[in-house]
Amino acid sequence: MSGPRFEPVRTVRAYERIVEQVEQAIESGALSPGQRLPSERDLMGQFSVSRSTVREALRVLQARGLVRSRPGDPNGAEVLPFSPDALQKSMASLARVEGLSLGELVQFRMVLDGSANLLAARLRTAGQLAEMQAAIERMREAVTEGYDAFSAADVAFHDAVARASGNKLIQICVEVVRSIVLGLVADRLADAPDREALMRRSIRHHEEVLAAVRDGDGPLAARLARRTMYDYYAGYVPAAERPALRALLDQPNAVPE
Amino acid sequence: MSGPRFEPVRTVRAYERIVEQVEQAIESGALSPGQRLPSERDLMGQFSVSRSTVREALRVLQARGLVRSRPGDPNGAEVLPFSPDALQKSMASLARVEGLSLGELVQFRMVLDGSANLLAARLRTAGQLAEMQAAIERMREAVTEGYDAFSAADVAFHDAVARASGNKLIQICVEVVRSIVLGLVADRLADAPDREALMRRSIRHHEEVLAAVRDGDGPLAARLARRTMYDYYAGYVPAAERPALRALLDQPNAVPE
DNA sequence: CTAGTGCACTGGTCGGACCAGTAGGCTACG
DNA sequence: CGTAGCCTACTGGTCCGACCAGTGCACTAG
Repeated sequence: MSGPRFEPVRTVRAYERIVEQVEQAIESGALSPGQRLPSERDLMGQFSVSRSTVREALRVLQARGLVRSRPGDPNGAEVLPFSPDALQKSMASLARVEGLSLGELVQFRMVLDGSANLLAARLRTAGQLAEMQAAIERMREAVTEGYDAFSAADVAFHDAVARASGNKLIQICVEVVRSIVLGLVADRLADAPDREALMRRSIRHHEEVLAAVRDGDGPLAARLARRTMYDYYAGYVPAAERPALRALLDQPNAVPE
Repeated sequence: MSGPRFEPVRTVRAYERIVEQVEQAIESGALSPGQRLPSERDLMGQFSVSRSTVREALRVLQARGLVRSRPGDPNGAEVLPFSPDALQKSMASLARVEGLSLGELVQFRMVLDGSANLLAARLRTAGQLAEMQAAIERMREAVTEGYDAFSAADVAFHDAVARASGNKLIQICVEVVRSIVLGLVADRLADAPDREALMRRSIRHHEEVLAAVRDGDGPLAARLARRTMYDYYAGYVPAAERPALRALLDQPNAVPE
């Protein structure tokens, strides 16, 4: 005989309930970025828990990048606008724990950047095109200024493309993965002896990409973007991993070592 | 005159220092998954802080998915193997906060799945090919069993492809984004009146993709994979967003509404 | 009217206490 | 002698009360 079927109850920690409530309030828009939560001492009243519990909940919310709290603030914790920081932290930690190789990261960038260019070629606005042009201009100026300025302009170009793709997810992932890759190779790029030649070649490549985006030739833009990325980073990727990168290029046999 | 230049000191919370230390121990491999941290009462001794501070640090580590703690455990918190849970939480939260549309998510899946197939076509092993074949087999059987079984088999196929791509990052992102998409449309897919026809068509499409992967034709596999994804989800994406999805297909004009 | 000083907040940290679980040793019973 | 059961020594979860170091604002003294 089967009476009422009982299900195992899952004990839910008090601080988790608080996290849920606040999280939901933020996601539903009841709390919008810039607004402030009540102070911890107020919250302990509202939730009927101790301050320790409130604080543990706030720590979790803070770790997820949803709020920020500073001592001395006249109000409680501030609700933050979304930032990919938390995402980036998880992914950077993943990269270290899982031992993500530079090759995999670059490959992923090739995928994302290629697709972003494909979409940008078809969906870009005139203003976005101008931003890309301006970024290349800055890259040109920065050749003599040093690696940091060049890199910043380069980043601006790829960001403009990502925005033009019209897909926020692509935009965010581009940003996250790029920052990880740059963190891994920045010093090596900055110290490269043939730095200036590298920069000039990179600028030429970017111009080709831009031309394809301007002409609306998505597949070409994607192909060139992947090629640009490959040329720029392949030297830093262990030779054993390069074939996997070349698999994303369209004439893998035509690519010299 | 310029004496020694002083830099503003950034006050670092005690619990953050603890998080850093433990995080670094895990990432460096000094603590490996399955091992256990000392108990909270031990840690407060080792770090010379109060238990509250230790606990806040542990909450952060737990929120990042690095450790788990259960009451009654004879030892301290358990170090977890990496899981994309934290990543998924950040991204799911992002999807809600930023108002990521279903269109963007599906578009992202088209990008990832397409690239995964492109790579898989060139890098797959025979065993991975067999896994994909088996997954399609299960999809076929599941047509009569119901949506859940079918969906599970479908997921298995895409996972096999992602694994065959050889890129862990692609693998993880595929998993994360898919779970979000399925969460958004699962009920609608399950309740579709023409469900069985949808399933059969989907199987046919998967077979075509598999054939291309088997033959090593990466670009074809990628194109078919994107098309398969589009056909499966386009009906649930607002009409206004569909053109952006079709921009990823190769003959956008040939795609009927 | 302004410059300066407090005061009334904020979060960060501490220490101690109690509860509710669990695991494993110990005891008492068969 | 073996085992079923209890009991203790842990664990984390929660609460309380306290103190400190910042911050912002109102109020006061010049």
